[in-house]
Amino acid sequence: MSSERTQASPATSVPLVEELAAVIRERIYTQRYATGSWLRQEQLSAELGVSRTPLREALRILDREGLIQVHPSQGARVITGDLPTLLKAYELRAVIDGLAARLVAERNDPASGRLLGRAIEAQLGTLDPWEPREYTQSNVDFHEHVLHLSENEFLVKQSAIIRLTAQVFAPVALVGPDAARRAIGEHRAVVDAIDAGDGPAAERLARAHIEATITQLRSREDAAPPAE
Amino acid sequence: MSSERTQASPATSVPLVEELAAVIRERIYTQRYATGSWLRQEQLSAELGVSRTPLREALRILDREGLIQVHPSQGARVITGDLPTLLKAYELRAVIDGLAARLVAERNDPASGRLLGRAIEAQLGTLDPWEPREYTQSNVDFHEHVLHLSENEFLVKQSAIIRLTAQVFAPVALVGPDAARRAIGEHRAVVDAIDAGDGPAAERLARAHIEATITQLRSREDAAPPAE
DNA sequence: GTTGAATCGACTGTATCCAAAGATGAAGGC
DNA sequence: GCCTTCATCTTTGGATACAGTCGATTCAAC
Repeated sequence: MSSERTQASPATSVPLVEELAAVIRERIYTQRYATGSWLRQEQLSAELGVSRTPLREALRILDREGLIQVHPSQGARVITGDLPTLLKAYELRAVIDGLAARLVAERNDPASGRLLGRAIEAQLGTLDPWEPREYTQSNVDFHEHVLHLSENEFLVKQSAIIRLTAQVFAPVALVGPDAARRAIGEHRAVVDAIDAGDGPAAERLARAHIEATITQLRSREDAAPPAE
Repeated sequence: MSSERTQASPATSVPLVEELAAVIRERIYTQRYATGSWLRQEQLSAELGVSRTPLREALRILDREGLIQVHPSQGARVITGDLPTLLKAYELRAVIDGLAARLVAERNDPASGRLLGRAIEAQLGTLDPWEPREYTQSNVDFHEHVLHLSENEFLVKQSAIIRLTAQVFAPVALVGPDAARRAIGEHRAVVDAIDAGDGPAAERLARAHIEATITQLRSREDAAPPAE
Protein backbone atom coordinates (compact mmCIF):
# COMPACT_ATOMS: atom_id res chain seq x y z
CA MET A 1 0.00 0.00 0.00
CA SER A 2 1.09 3.55 0.81
CA SER A 3 0.69 4.82 -2.72
CA GLU A 4 -1.36 2.42 -4.81
CA ARG A 5 -4.60 3.86 -3.52
CA THR A 6 -4.09 7.38 -4.79
CA GLN A 7 -4.35 6.88 -8.54
CA ALA A 8 -4.35 3.12 -9.06
CA SER A 9 -7.09 0.67 -8.07
CA PRO A 10 -9.74 1.64 -10.59
CA ALA A 11 -12.55 -0.58 -9.36
CA THR A 12 -11.93 -1.65 -5.79
CA SER A 13 -15.62 -1.81 -4.86
CA VAL A 14 -14.65 -3.07 -1.42
CA PRO A 15 -14.94 -0.29 1.15
CA LEU A 16 -11.67 1.18 2.29
CA VAL A 17 -12.56 0.41 5.88
CA GLU A 18 -12.76 -3.30 5.18
CA GLU A 19 -9.55 -3.17 3.21
CA LEU A 20 -7.78 -1.37 6.03
CA ALA A 21 -9.09 -3.78 8.64
CA ALA A 22 -7.93 -6.67 6.47
CA VAL A 23 -4.45 -5.23 5.98
CA ILE A 24 -3.90 -4.45 9.64
CA ARG A 25 -5.40 -7.77 10.65
CA GLU A 26 -3.02 -9.57 8.34
CA ARG A 27 -0.06 -7.65 9.69
CA ILE A 28 -0.99 -8.63 13.20
CA TYR A 29 -1.40 -12.24 12.15
CA THR A 30 1.99 -12.24 10.50
CA GLN A 31 3.62 -10.67 13.55
CA ARG A 32 4.57 -7.55 11.61
CA TYR A 33 2.76 -5.69 14.37
CA ALA A 34 3.94 -7.51 17.46
CA THR A 35 1.61 -8.46 20.29
CA GLY A 36 1.44 -5.75 22.89
CA SER A 37 2.77 -3.03 20.60
CA TRP A 38 0.97 0.28 20.17
CA LEU A 39 -0.72 1.26 16.95
CA ARG A 40 -0.57 5.03 16.49
CA GLN A 41 -3.33 6.51 14.39
CA GLU A 42 -1.15 9.20 12.88
CA GLN A 43 1.63 6.81 12.02
CA LEU A 44 -0.69 4.12 10.69
CA SER A 45 -2.65 6.48 8.48
CA ALA A 46 0.57 7.81 7.01
CA GLU A 47 1.95 4.30 6.56
CA LEU A 48 -1.18 3.10 4.79
CA GLY A 49 -1.72 6.28 2.82
CA VAL A 50 -5.18 6.97 4.14
CA SER A 51 -6.74 9.53 6.40
CA ARG A 52 -7.62 8.88 10.00
CA THR A 53 -11.35 8.77 9.35
CA PRO A 54 -11.58 5.28 7.84
CA LEU A 55 -8.63 4.15 9.91
CA ARG A 56 -10.46 4.77 13.14
CA GLU A 57 -13.40 2.74 11.94
CA ALA A 58 -11.05 -0.08 11.02
CA LEU A 59 -9.47 0.03 14.47
CA ARG A 60 -12.93 -0.10 15.99
CA ILE A 61 -13.64 -3.25 14.00
CA LEU A 62 -10.43 -4.92 15.10
CA ASP A 63 -11.18 -3.96 18.69
CA ARG A 64 -14.52 -5.69 18.42
CA GLU A 65 -12.85 -8.74 16.97
CA GLY A 66 -10.56 -8.86 19.96
CA LEU A 67 -7.39 -8.38 17.94
CA ILE A 68 -6.54 -5.03 19.45
CA GLN A 69 -7.62 -3.14 22.52
CA VAL A 70 -8.50 0.52 22.15
CA HIS A 71 -7.68 2.34 25.36
CA PRO A 72 -9.56 5.65 25.47
CA SER A 73 -7.26 8.63 25.15
CA GLN A 74 -4.27 6.37 25.00
CA GLY A 75 -4.38 4.46 21.79
CA ALA A 76 -4.76 0.99 20.42
CA ARG A 77 -2.47 -1.87 21.19
CA VAL A 78 -2.25 -5.33 19.79
CA ILE A 79 -3.64 -7.89 22.19
CA THR A 80 -1.05 -9.48 24.44
CA GLY A 81 -0.84 -13.20 23.98
CA ASP A 82 -0.38 -14.57 27.47
CA LEU A 83 -1.28 -18.15 28.24
CA PRO A 84 -4.38 -17.55 30.43
CA THR A 85 -5.93 -15.40 27.71
CA LEU A 86 -5.10 -18.00 25.10
CA LEU A 87 -6.75 -20.71 27.17
CA LYS A 88 -9.94 -18.66 27.49
CA ALA A 89 -10.03 -18.10 23.76
CA TYR A 90 -9.58 -21.81 23.17
CA GLU A 91 -12.48 -22.59 25.48
CA LEU A 92 -14.75 -20.65 23.17
CA ARG A 93 -13.13 -22.11 20.07
CA ALA A 94 -13.85 -25.62 21.22
CA VAL A 95 -17.61 -25.15 21.11
CA ILE A 96 -17.49 -22.95 18.00
CA ASP A 97 -15.51 -25.51 16.04
CA GLY A 98 -17.71 -28.28 17.36
CA LEU A 99 -20.88 -26.57 16.28
CA ALA A 100 -19.46 -25.74 12.86
CA ALA A 101 -18.43 -29.34 12.25
CA ARG A 102 -21.86 -30.59 13.24
CA LEU A 103 -23.64 -28.17 10.93
CA VAL A 104 -21.44 -29.11 8.01
CA ALA A 105 -22.08 -32.79 8.67
CA GLU A 106 -25.81 -32.22 8.86
CA ARG A 107 -25.87 -30.32 5.58
CA ASN A 108 -24.56 -33.51 4.01
CA ASP A 109 -23.05 -31.91 0.92
CA PRO A 110 -20.47 -34.20 -0.75
CA ALA A 111 -18.54 -31.15 -1.92
CA SER A 112 -17.75 -30.30 1.72
CA GLY A 113 -15.80 -33.49 2.28
CA ARG A 114 -13.89 -33.04 -0.95
CA LEU A 115 -12.91 -29.47 -0.11
CA LEU A 116 -11.84 -30.39 3.41
CA GLY A 117 -9.96 -33.39 2.06
CA ARG A 118 -7.90 -31.11 -0.14
CA ALA A 119 -7.27 -28.84 2.85
CA ILE A 120 -5.88 -31.81 4.75
CA GLU A 121 -3.66 -32.71 1.80
CA ALA A 122 -2.26 -29.20 1.92
CA GLN A 123 -1.56 -29.65 5.61
CA LEU A 124 0.33 -32.87 5.02
CA GLY A 125 2.49 -31.06 2.50
CA THR A 126 3.92 -28.84 5.21
CA LEU A 127 5.14 -31.80 7.26
CA ASP A 128 7.84 -33.48 5.25
CA PRO A 129 10.24 -30.61 5.26
CA TRP A 130 8.76 -29.12 8.41
CA GLU A 131 7.47 -25.63 7.58
CA PRO A 132 5.96 -24.13 10.74
CA ARG A 133 4.66 -21.03 8.97
CA GLU A 134 2.99 -22.93 6.16
CA TYR A 135 1.60 -25.45 8.60
CA THR A 136 0.00 -22.72 10.69
CA GLN A 137 -1.54 -21.21 7.58
CA SER A 138 -2.89 -24.53 6.35
CA ASN A 139 -4.26 -25.26 9.80
CA VAL A 140 -6.10 -21.95 9.85
CA ASP A 141 -7.35 -22.64 6.34
CA PHE A 142 -8.84 -25.96 7.36
CA HIS A 143 -10.76 -24.52 10.28
CA GLU A 144 -11.93 -21.50 8.30
CA HIS A 145 -13.25 -23.81 5.62
CA VAL A 146 -15.30 -25.72 8.16
CA LEU A 147 -16.66 -22.47 9.51
CA HIS A 148 -17.71 -21.19 6.12
CA LEU A 149 -19.20 -24.49 5.04
CA SER A 150 -21.54 -24.30 8.01
CA GLU A 151 -23.29 -21.50 6.13
CA ASN A 152 -24.26 -19.89 9.38
CA GLU A 153 -23.53 -16.19 9.16
CA PHE A 154 -23.25 -15.79 12.91
CA LEU A 155 -20.75 -18.58 13.06
CA VAL A 156 -18.71 -17.18 10.18
CA LYS A 157 -18.33 -13.97 12.13
CA GLN A 158 -16.47 -15.95 14.80
CA SER A 159 -13.67 -16.48 12.33
CA ALA A 160 -11.51 -13.98 14.20
CA ILE A 161 -11.13 -16.23 17.22
CA ILE A 162 -9.69 -18.99 15.08
CA ARG A 163 -6.95 -16.85 13.64
CA LEU A 164 -6.45 -15.23 17.01
CA THR A 165 -5.71 -18.52 18.70
CA ALA A 166 -3.88 -20.15 15.83
CA GLN A 167 -1.85 -17.27 14.44
CA VAL A 168 -1.51 -14.35 16.82
CA PHE A 169 -0.74 -16.58 19.73
CA ALA A 170 1.45 -18.80 17.58
CA PRO A 171 4.61 -18.05 19.58
CA VAL A 172 2.79 -19.08 22.75
CA ALA A 173 1.12 -22.13 21.31
CA LEU A 174 3.91 -23.26 19.09
CA VAL A 175 3.70 -26.88 18.00
CA GLY A 176 6.24 -29.25 16.55
CA PRO A 177 5.82 -31.64 13.62
CA ASP A 178 4.76 -34.45 15.94
CA ALA A 179 1.87 -32.46 17.41
CA ALA A 180 1.03 -31.28 13.91
CA ARG A 181 0.79 -34.83 12.65
CA ARG A 182 -1.55 -35.72 15.48
CA ALA A 183 -3.68 -32.64 14.76
CA ILE A 184 -3.99 -33.54 11.09
CA GLY A 185 -5.09 -37.04 12.04
CA GLU A 186 -7.82 -35.52 14.20
CA HIS A 187 -8.84 -33.31 11.32
CA ARG A 188 -9.25 -36.36 9.14
CA ALA A 189 -11.45 -38.00 11.76
CA VAL A 190 -13.68 -34.93 11.77
CA VAL A 191 -13.93 -34.97 7.98
CA ASP A 192 -14.78 -38.67 8.02
CA ALA A 193 -17.66 -37.95 10.39
CA ILE A 194 -18.77 -35.10 8.13
CA ASP A 195 -18.66 -37.38 5.09
CA ALA A 196 -20.76 -39.90 6.98
CA GLY A 197 -23.28 -37.17 7.79
CA ASP A 198 -22.83 -37.92 11.48
CA GLY A 199 -23.40 -34.55 13.12
CA PRO A 200 -22.94 -35.51 16.77
CA ALA A 201 -19.72 -37.40 16.03
CA ALA A 202 -18.34 -34.51 13.99
CA GLU A 203 -19.08 -32.13 16.84
CA ARG A 204 -17.58 -34.43 19.47
CA LEU A 205 -14.41 -34.98 17.46
CA ALA A 206 -13.91 -31.35 16.48
CA ARG A 207 -14.41 -30.24 20.03
CA ALA A 208 -12.11 -32.91 21.43
CA HIS A 209 -9.51 -31.78 18.91
CA ILE A 210 -9.40 -28.30 20.42
CA GLU A 211 -9.75 -29.52 23.98
CA ALA A 212 -6.69 -31.70 23.46
CA THR A 213 -4.77 -28.53 22.72
CA ILE A 214 -6.20 -26.91 25.84
CA THR A 215 -5.08 -29.81 27.99
CA GLN A 216 -1.66 -29.75 26.41
CA LEU A 217 -1.26 -26.01 26.98
CA ARG A 218 -2.60 -26.14 30.50
CA SER A 219 0.10 -28.61 31.44
CA ARG A 220 2.64 -25.92 30.63
CA GLU A 221 0.82 -23.40 32.72
CA ASP A 222 3.01 -23.83 35.81
CA ALA A 223 6.19 -24.68 33.96
CA ALA A 224 6.49 -21.59 31.77
CA PRO A 225 5.89 -18.19 33.37
CA PRO A 226 3.71 -15.81 31.34
CA ALA A 227 6.04 -14.21 28.85
CA GLU A 228 6.01 -10.44 28.70
CA MET B 1 -29.91 12.71 24.49
CA SER B 2 -30.14 15.36 21.78
CA SER B 3 -29.00 18.19 24.00
CA GLU B 4 -27.44 16.90 27.21
CA ARG B 5 -24.09 16.37 25.56
CA THR B 6 -23.49 19.95 24.51
CA GLN B 7 -22.98 21.63 27.86
CA ALA B 8 -23.98 19.02 30.41
CA SER B 9 -22.17 15.73 31.15
CA PRO B 10 -19.08 17.15 32.83
CA ALA B 11 -17.24 13.91 33.40
CA THR B 12 -18.58 11.22 31.13
CA SER B 13 -15.23 9.45 30.83
CA VAL B 14 -16.83 6.86 28.58
CA PRO B 15 -15.98 7.50 24.94
CA LEU B 16 -18.77 8.98 22.90
CA VAL B 17 -18.54 6.11 20.45
CA GLU B 18 -19.39 3.59 23.13
CA GLU B 19 -22.21 5.74 24.38
CA LEU B 20 -23.62 6.10 20.89
CA ALA B 21 -23.39 2.40 20.23
CA ALA B 22 -25.16 1.74 23.53
CA VAL B 23 -27.97 4.18 22.80
CA ILE B 24 -28.61 2.92 19.28
CA ARG B 25 -28.30 -0.66 20.46
CA GLU B 26 -30.89 -0.05 23.14
CA ARG B 27 -33.23 1.59 20.67
CA ILE B 28 -33.00 -1.40 18.41
CA TYR B 29 -33.62 -3.74 21.33
CA THR B 30 -36.67 -1.78 22.36
CA GLN B 31 -38.03 -1.74 18.81
CA ARG B 32 -37.76 2.04 18.56
CA TYR B 33 -35.76 1.40 15.44
CA ALA B 34 -37.75 -1.36 13.77
CA THR B 35 -36.11 -4.39 12.19
CA GLY B 36 -35.37 -3.81 8.54
CA SER B 37 -35.55 -0.02 8.77
CA TRP B 38 -32.79 2.21 7.44
CA LEU B 39 -30.58 4.26 9.72
CA ARG B 40 -29.55 7.47 7.97
CA GLN B 41 -26.28 8.96 9.19
CA GLU B 42 -27.39 12.53 8.73
CA GLN B 43 -30.67 12.01 10.51
CA LEU B 44 -29.17 9.94 13.33
CA SER B 45 -26.37 12.39 14.03
CA ALA B 46 -28.89 15.22 14.20
CA GLU B 47 -31.21 13.18 16.39
CA LEU B 48 -28.43 12.28 18.80
CA GLY B 49 -26.74 15.66 18.69
CA VAL B 50 -23.37 14.39 17.53
CA SER B 51 -21.32 14.62 14.39
CA ARG B 52 -21.12 11.88 11.82
CA THR B 53 -17.57 10.85 12.62
CA PRO B 54 -18.16 9.07 15.94
CA LEU B 55 -21.56 7.94 14.71
CA ARG B 56 -20.01 6.05 11.84
CA GLU B 57 -17.68 4.26 14.23
CA ALA B 58 -20.65 3.32 16.37
CA LEU B 59 -22.49 1.96 13.34
CA ARG B 60 -19.39 -0.05 12.48
CA ILE B 61 -19.48 -1.59 15.95
CA LEU B 62 -23.14 -2.50 15.69
CA ASP B 63 -22.50 -4.00 12.27
CA ARG B 64 -19.85 -6.22 13.78
CA GLU B 65 -22.22 -7.24 16.54
CA GLY B 66 -24.72 -8.30 13.91
CA LEU B 67 -27.37 -5.81 15.00
CA ILE B 68 -27.28 -3.80 11.79
CA GLN B 69 -25.97 -4.39 8.31
CA VAL B 70 -23.95 -1.66 6.67
CA HIS B 71 -24.43 -1.77 2.92
CA PRO B 72 -21.59 0.12 1.23
CA SER B 73 -22.69 3.42 -0.27
CA GLN B 74 -26.26 2.69 0.64
CA GLY B 75 -26.51 2.93 4.36
CA ALA B 76 -27.16 0.88 7.44
CA ARG B 77 -30.30 -1.02 8.16
CA VAL B 78 -31.45 -2.86 11.22
CA ILE B 79 -31.19 -6.61 10.82
CA THR B 80 -34.35 -8.24 9.55
CA GLY B 81 -35.76 -10.71 12.00
CA ASP B 82 -36.92 -13.55 9.82
CA LEU B 83 -37.23 -17.04 11.22
CA PRO B 84 -34.32 -18.72 9.37
CA THR B 85 -31.94 -16.04 10.61
CA LEU B 86 -33.29 -16.40 14.11
CA LEU B 87 -32.76 -20.15 14.03
CA LYS B 88 -29.14 -19.72 12.96
CA ALA B 89 -28.54 -17.28 15.77
CA TYR B 90 -30.06 -19.71 18.23
CA GLU B 91 -27.78 -22.48 17.02
CA LEU B 92 -24.82 -20.42 18.10
CA ARG B 93 -26.51 -19.38 21.31
CA ALA B 94 -27.04 -22.97 22.35
CA VAL B 95 -23.33 -23.71 22.54
CA ILE B 96 -22.46 -20.28 23.92
CA ASP B 97 -24.93 -20.59 26.77
CA GLY B 98 -23.85 -24.16 27.38
CA LEU B 99 -20.21 -23.22 27.66
CA ALA B 100 -20.97 -20.28 29.93
CA ALA B 101 -23.01 -22.43 32.29
CA ARG B 102 -20.27 -25.01 32.47
CA LEU B 103 -17.60 -22.43 33.25
CA VAL B 104 -19.71 -20.89 36.00
CA ALA B 105 -20.31 -24.32 37.51
CA GLU B 106 -16.62 -25.14 37.40
CA ARG B 107 -15.68 -21.91 39.11
CA ASN B 108 -17.77 -23.14 42.03
CA ASP B 109 -18.40 -19.75 43.59
CA PRO B 110 -21.40 -19.79 45.98
CA ALA B 111 -22.14 -16.19 45.10
CA SER B 112 -22.98 -17.23 41.54
CA GLY B 113 -25.86 -19.44 42.60
CA ARG B 114 -27.22 -16.72 44.87
CA LEU B 115 -27.10 -14.09 42.13
CA LEU B 116 -28.73 -16.37 39.60
CA GLY B 117 -31.33 -17.41 42.17
CA ARG B 118 -32.35 -13.80 42.56
CA ALA B 119 -32.52 -13.45 38.78
CA ILE B 120 -34.95 -16.35 38.67
CA GLU B 121 -37.05 -14.77 41.42
CA ALA B 122 -37.27 -11.67 39.27
CA GLN B 123 -38.42 -13.78 36.36
CA LEU B 124 -41.16 -15.39 38.43
CA GLY B 125 -42.39 -11.95 39.35
CA THR B 126 -43.29 -11.24 35.75
CA LEU B 127 -45.57 -14.28 35.52
CA ASP B 128 -48.45 -13.65 37.86
CA PRO B 129 -49.84 -10.68 36.06
CA TRP B 130 -48.25 -11.68 32.76
CA GLU B 131 -45.87 -8.91 31.69
CA PRO B 132 -44.27 -9.92 28.38
CA ARG B 133 -41.93 -6.95 28.28
CA GLU B 134 -40.68 -7.43 31.82
CA TYR B 135 -40.36 -11.15 31.30
CA THR B 136 -38.21 -10.65 28.22
CA GLN B 137 -35.98 -8.27 30.13
CA SER B 138 -35.64 -10.61 33.10
CA ASN B 139 -34.90 -13.47 30.75
CA VAL B 140 -32.12 -11.50 29.08
CA ASP B 141 -30.81 -10.51 32.51
CA PHE B 142 -30.54 -14.12 33.60
CA HIS B 143 -28.57 -15.20 30.57
CA GLU B 144 -26.33 -12.14 30.68
CA HIS B 145 -25.54 -12.89 34.32
CA VAL B 146 -24.47 -16.39 33.42
CA LEU B 147 -22.28 -15.03 30.66
CA HIS B 148 -20.57 -12.52 32.89
CA LEU B 149 -20.10 -14.98 35.74
CA SER B 150 -18.11 -17.17 33.39
CA GLU B 151 -15.40 -14.51 33.60
CA ASN B 152 -14.28 -15.33 30.10
CA GLU B 153 -13.79 -12.10 28.20
CA PHE B 154 -14.29 -13.75 24.83
CA LEU B 155 -17.55 -15.21 25.99
CA VAL B 156 -18.76 -11.93 27.42
CA LYS B 157 -18.29 -10.37 24.00
CA GLN B 158 -20.92 -12.76 22.69
CA SER B 159 -23.50 -10.96 24.75
CA ALA B 160 -24.93 -9.37 21.62
CA ILE B 161 -26.28 -12.64 20.31
CA ILE B 162 -28.31 -13.15 23.46
CA ARG B 163 -30.09 -9.85 23.21
CA LEU B 164 -30.38 -10.27 19.47
CA THR B 165 -32.26 -13.52 19.81
CA ALA B 166 -34.23 -12.65 22.91
CA GLN B 167 -35.10 -9.01 22.29
CA VAL B 168 -34.74 -7.94 18.68
CA PHE B 169 -36.45 -11.03 17.41
CA ALA B 170 -39.00 -10.88 20.19
CA PRO B 171 -41.95 -10.41 17.83
CA VAL B 172 -40.87 -13.50 15.92
CA ALA B 173 -40.13 -15.62 18.94
CA LEU B 174 -42.91 -14.42 21.15
CA VAL B 175 -43.70 -16.71 24.03
CA GLY B 176 -46.68 -16.97 26.29
CA PRO B 177 -46.77 -17.38 30.07
CA ASP B 178 -46.87 -21.17 29.76
CA ALA B 179 -43.67 -21.32 27.72
CA ALA B 180 -42.14 -18.75 30.08
CA ARG B 181 -42.92 -20.92 33.10
CA ARG B 182 -41.25 -23.88 31.43
CA ALA B 183 -38.22 -21.74 30.57
CA ILE B 184 -37.86 -20.55 34.15
CA GLY B 185 -38.01 -24.14 35.35
CA GLU B 186 -35.17 -24.98 33.00
CA HIS B 187 -33.23 -22.01 34.30
CA ARG B 188 -33.59 -23.34 37.81
CA ALA B 189 -32.28 -26.72 36.73
CA VAL B 190 -29.21 -25.02 35.27
CA VAL B 191 -28.64 -23.08 38.48
CA ASP B 192 -28.99 -26.26 40.53
CA ALA B 193 -26.26 -27.87 38.45
CA ILE B 194 -24.12 -24.77 38.89
CA ASP B 195 -24.65 -24.86 42.64
CA ALA B 196 -23.64 -28.51 42.64
CA GLY B 197 -20.48 -27.62 40.75
CA ASP B 198 -21.47 -30.06 38.02
CA GLY B 199 -20.03 -28.51 34.88
CA PRO B 200 -21.12 -31.10 32.30
CA ALA B 201 -24.68 -31.15 33.66
CA ALA B 202 -24.88 -27.37 33.65
CA GLU B 203 -23.71 -27.29 30.05
CA ARG B 204 -26.10 -30.04 28.96
CA LEU B 205 -29.08 -28.39 30.64
CA ALA B 206 -28.32 -24.86 29.43
CA ARG B 207 -27.83 -26.09 25.91
CA ALA B 208 -30.98 -28.20 25.97
CA HIS B 209 -32.85 -25.15 27.20
CA ILE B 210 -32.00 -23.22 24.04
CA GLU B 211 -32.39 -26.21 21.79
CA ALA B 212 -35.90 -26.70 23.09
CA THR B 213 -36.66 -23.22 21.81
CA ILE B 214 -35.10 -24.08 18.46
CA THR B 215 -37.28 -27.16 18.14
CA GLN B 216 -40.33 -25.19 19.09
CA LEU B 217 -39.58 -22.46 16.54
CA ARG B 218 -38.68 -24.90 13.82
CA SER B 219 -42.11 -26.50 14.11
CA ARG B 220 -43.59 -23.18 13.08
CA GLU B 221 -41.28 -22.92 10.12
CA ASP B 222 -43.77 -24.27 7.57
CA ALA B 223 -46.88 -22.97 9.26
CA ALA B 224 -46.02 -19.28 9.42
CA PRO B 225 -44.54 -17.65 6.32
CA PRO B 226 -41.56 -15.33 6.97
CA ALA B 227 -43.12 -12.04 7.95
CA GLU B 228 -41.93 -9.01 6.06
C1' DG C 1 12.09 12.01 48.65
C1' DT C 2 7.62 13.19 47.81
C1' DT C 3 4.28 16.25 46.02
C1' DG C 4 2.35 19.05 42.49
C1' DA C 5 2.24 21.91 38.39
C1' DA C 6 3.52 22.39 33.61
C1' DT C 7 4.13 20.24 29.35
C1' DC C 8 3.89 17.19 25.58
C1' DG C 9 2.02 13.53 22.88
C1' DA C 10 -1.88 11.30 21.46
C1' DC C 11 -6.52 10.43 21.10
C1' DT C 12 -11.55 12.43 20.80
C1' DG C 13 -14.89 14.97 18.64
C1' DT C 14 -16.57 18.71 15.37
C1' DA C 15 -17.16 20.99 11.04
C1' DT C 16 -16.68 21.37 6.22
C1' DC C 17 -15.65 20.09 1.63
C1' DC C 18 -15.67 17.14 -2.29
C1' DA C 19 -15.88 12.74 -4.67
C1' DA C 20 -18.24 8.56 -5.69
C1' DA C 21 -21.93 5.28 -5.69
C1' DG C 22 -27.06 3.93 -5.85
C1' DA C 23 -31.63 5.16 -6.63
C1' DT C 24 -34.99 7.60 -9.04
C1' DG C 25 -37.42 9.33 -12.79
C1' DA C 26 -37.98 11.30 -17.18
C1' DA C 27 -36.89 11.40 -22.01
C1' DG C 28 -36.06 9.01 -26.13
C1' DG C 29 -35.45 5.00 -29.19
C1' DC C 30 -37.10 0.31 -30.65
C1' DG D 1 -46.00 -0.19 -24.88
C1' DC D 2 -41.54 -1.40 -23.07
C1' DC D 3 -36.84 -0.98 -22.53
C1' DT D 4 -32.72 1.64 -22.35
C1' DT D 5 -30.17 5.56 -21.18
C1' DC D 6 -29.05 9.74 -19.22
C1' DA D 7 -29.45 13.40 -15.87
C1' DT D 8 -30.20 14.32 -11.19
C1' DC D 9 -30.54 13.74 -6.34
C1' DT D 10 -29.65 11.68 -2.10
C1' DT D 11 -26.49 9.48 0.87
C1' DT D 12 -22.44 7.59 2.04
C1' DG D 13 -17.20 7.65 1.73
C1' DG D 14 -13.02 9.94 2.60
C1' DA D 15 -9.86 13.96 3.56
C1' DT D 16 -8.52 17.82 6.15
C1' DA D 17 -8.26 21.23 9.68
C1' DC D 18 -9.06 22.54 14.27
C1' DA D 19 -10.58 22.68 19.08
C1' DG D 20 -10.98 19.73 23.47
C1' DT D 21 -9.17 16.33 26.72
C1' DC D 22 -6.81 12.77 28.90
C1' DG D 23 -2.43 10.53 30.55
C1' DA D 24 2.22 10.23 31.27
C1' DT D 25 6.42 12.35 31.98
C1' DT D 26 9.31 15.81 33.71
C1' DC D 27 10.97 19.06 36.63
C1' DA D 28 10.89 22.23 40.19
C1' DA D 29 9.59 23.32 44.90
C1' DC D 30 8.97 21.99 49.48
